[in-house]
Amino acid sequence: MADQKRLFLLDAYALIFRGYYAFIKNPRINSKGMDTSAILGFTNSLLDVIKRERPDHLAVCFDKGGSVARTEAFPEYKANRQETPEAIRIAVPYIEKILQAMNIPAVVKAGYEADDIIGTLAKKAEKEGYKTFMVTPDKDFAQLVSENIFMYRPRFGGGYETWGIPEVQEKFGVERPEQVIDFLGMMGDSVDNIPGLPGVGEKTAKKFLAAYGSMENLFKNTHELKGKMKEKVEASQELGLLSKDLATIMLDVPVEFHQEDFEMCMPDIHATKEIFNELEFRRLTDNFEKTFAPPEESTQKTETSAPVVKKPVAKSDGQFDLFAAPGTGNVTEEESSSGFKTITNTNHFYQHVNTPLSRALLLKKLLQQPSVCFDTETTGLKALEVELIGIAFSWEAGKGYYVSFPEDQGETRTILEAFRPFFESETIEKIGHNLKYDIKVLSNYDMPVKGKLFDTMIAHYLINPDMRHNMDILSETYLNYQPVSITELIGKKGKNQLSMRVVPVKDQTEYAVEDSDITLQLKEHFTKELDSGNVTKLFNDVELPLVSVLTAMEIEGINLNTDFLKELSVALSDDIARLEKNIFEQAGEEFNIASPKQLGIVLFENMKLVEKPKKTKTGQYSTAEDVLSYLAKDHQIIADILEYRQYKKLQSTYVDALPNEINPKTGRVHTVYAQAVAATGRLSSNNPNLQNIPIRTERGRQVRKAFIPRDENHVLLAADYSQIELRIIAALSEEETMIEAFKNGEDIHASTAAKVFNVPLEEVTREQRSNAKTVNFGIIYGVSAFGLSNQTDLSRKEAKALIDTYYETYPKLRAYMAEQVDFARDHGYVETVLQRRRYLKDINSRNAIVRGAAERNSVNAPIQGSAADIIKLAMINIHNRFEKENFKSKMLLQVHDELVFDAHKDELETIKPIIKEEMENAYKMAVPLDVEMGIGENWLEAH
DNA sequence: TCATGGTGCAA
DNA sequence: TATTGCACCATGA
Repeated sequence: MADQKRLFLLDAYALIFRGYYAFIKNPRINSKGMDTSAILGFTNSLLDVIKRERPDHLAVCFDKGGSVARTEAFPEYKANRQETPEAIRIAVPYIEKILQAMNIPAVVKAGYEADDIIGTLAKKAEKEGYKTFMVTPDKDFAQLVSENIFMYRPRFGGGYETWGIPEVQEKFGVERPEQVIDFLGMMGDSVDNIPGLPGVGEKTAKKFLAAYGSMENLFKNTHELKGKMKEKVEASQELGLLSKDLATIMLDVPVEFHQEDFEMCMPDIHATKEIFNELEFRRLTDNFEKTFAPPEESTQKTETSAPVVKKPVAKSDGQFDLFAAPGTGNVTEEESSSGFKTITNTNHFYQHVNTPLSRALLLKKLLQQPSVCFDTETTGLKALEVELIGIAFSWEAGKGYYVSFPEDQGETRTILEAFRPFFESETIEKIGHNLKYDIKVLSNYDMPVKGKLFDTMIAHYLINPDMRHNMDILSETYLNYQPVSITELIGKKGKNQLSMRVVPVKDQTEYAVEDSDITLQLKEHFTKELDSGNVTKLFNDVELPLVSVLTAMEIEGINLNTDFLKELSVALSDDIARLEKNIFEQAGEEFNIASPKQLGIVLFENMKLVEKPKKTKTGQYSTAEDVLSYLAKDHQIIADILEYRQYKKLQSTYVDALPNEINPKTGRVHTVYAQAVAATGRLSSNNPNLQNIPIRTERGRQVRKAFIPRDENHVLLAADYSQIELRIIAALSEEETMIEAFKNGEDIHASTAAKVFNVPLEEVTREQRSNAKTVNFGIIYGVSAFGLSNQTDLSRKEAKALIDTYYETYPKLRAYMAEQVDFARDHGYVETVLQRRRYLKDINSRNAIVRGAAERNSVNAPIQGSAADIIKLAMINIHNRFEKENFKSKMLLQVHDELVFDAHKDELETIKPIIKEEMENAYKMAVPLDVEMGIGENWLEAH
């Protein structure tokens, strides 16, 4: 069994306490007067375990907020535990930091004790064929010991002892480890304030167990006892059983054992040592290095002798050495003897460039490259408002240059101008991370970026859309290298945040070129991964061309009628004030209506409007719209609150907020599209979000009147796909009935209603159509009977019947959905019409809730994602045609199935057919796509 | 100051 | 116990 995988689970608090008390006679105090005993004690144990055992899987488990279940059962549980010593309280955050730096997972679950977490994980790991070692001094864990679960118990005076079944049998005098629970229940535990049986200590408990085997059996046979003991035991049966319950480690904590999460990996040596340094742990640091540093590193004695080395910039101010870079500068990937993959950045060469001569030399080199990575440094985050501070360039791993710019914007333009041949080169590929940002910054200086692009953020988004795509994280994942964080340079955001301008140019160089260098190296990884994910074509033909389209749309912005919004705001304020007065009168008190907490108390405690109010997951009263709207017809105050809320929402989120988003330079609103956020392939919009402007209510819809054409020569044109998602599901499922309905141009919801309610099309009632519409949408999302009945007036039973009839009407649709789920199970992912993938790691989860969500995703993602694919294709084609024809009209917004244009009046009749044609023919399917267009003096009219 | 929960807007 | 998002407000560490 030598190759059986081993999991080590550390009981954090138990080890921390133990460490602390080990030093109690001469506590460790560092030069700042801080008691570091607990931290040192714990960290020693941790390193010890790693060094001795070299576990392949390891985690540290913490308590959080005590055990809800036990405290509920017995309020006195752990009540007489003395207050946590100061040294231990301050230790925990440090220990968390250390674990983070060492890449060791910390497991916590509010309301559960570490015992329960460890127990649950150990049992789960056992099922996966692991041997688990519970690292803890706490003997209570003995109850969990089995053939594959052991206690790994630190011995006083050093060393460890492993408790398996024989050891437990011997120590507790039991046959089976589970009997340890009876043992503990009988003798109690003063530390945890578990009462136990009065008068029963270790000896008696052992005796009882030997004789009766369990507490229950003891109680059945009390007639065999005698004297005082008989009386006592008989009188305290309830107490005994409660004690047994308290001593039982729970095995149903909602934690998952995903092997990969618990895998030991290389610590961030640099970060770990920094923390140890701060705490002044010298011996520990040595110990740590011996444990982790690969042998060749520890003998080489570089500056920090760690696998991740950050050296100062080589010759960053000697601009005349520009191309005399030492040939040693390189980044190598190697398998160290410890088996950890590390990147050793031995001697990178990053150079600052700030003279005309060096810039000329750099440009000459740039123009010789087939492909170059660049990254801009700026004064802020809003690409269209910031100034350029520097640009880093790199084309060879471990090497790069940083061109800095002065504050004078005229000079900046002049310097930048020299690089025009590079940026405008059609043949040099431009690599970057979130290139849209850099291209927008350069556009502030009228510097276009041409040629093929390679965006590592988008590449990774296609490789795995569910993950995060920060460069820092990607670097750590793919290069095992932790880059200098921007926070290290300029601090956390807030009023104390520095501008990049005041960072020494040497540090700017280091930071900026490193980012560019990393991005360049990521490209190599991603080129391969795009291929293995079969998304290279999607990347090259859709996502990368889209970067330029979105850039243009964002730069364009949209015009806003602020005067109109001001009036709207005043009108809303009036109504809000009136409603607020009414609400306070009806409630008989004043309170903050916007506070769900206060509102809940007023409605459900003070006014007692409902018998059993619905609660949220945190135990507050729910005051959500779908809850309150049931009550609105019986209680005027509820109706008023809902109206109040609606107006407040409109005012704060739209009417008052939008004018603040106007760019002072252009006078227009420039949203930012996120191309790598939505897991399905959709875009998202922010700062401001222009994809959720109200339309459903009359009052909300008014906000759309504020979006107006550029000037009197333009109108707004809105073009939207009609029912694109239903058309896609019809086409993909090859459901003839539905396809025919679309081909015949029928109203799909009415058509569905006619079929499921079995009435002629012309006799479909409003209600029937509405219910059919809800089901049509629900199908796309994977609705349940419960969900449908919540959304409609139908009962659960009626909802179920409706869904059943729906599937009978469209049998192939149901088959298609099942196919998607099967595909996901087999392949671990689903894909869209353009082979965009979404991985569904939970599709085979044992947890039915988690699995259900993954199953719904396997149906929904291809539909939502295919719709996203199609409109992206249309956008690219429209943009290209507009460019080619040099139209004054511009595409401004995308709202998932809708495109909005500033249409020049003279071009209107030319562009209308172009837009319609490109949208409807973007992707051919068995179902025709239909686009509706409208024109108006504002966005509302354009619909 | 920041993270989180509750709420609500869109497709 | 319906998919994907973003933003506002209140709240408490």
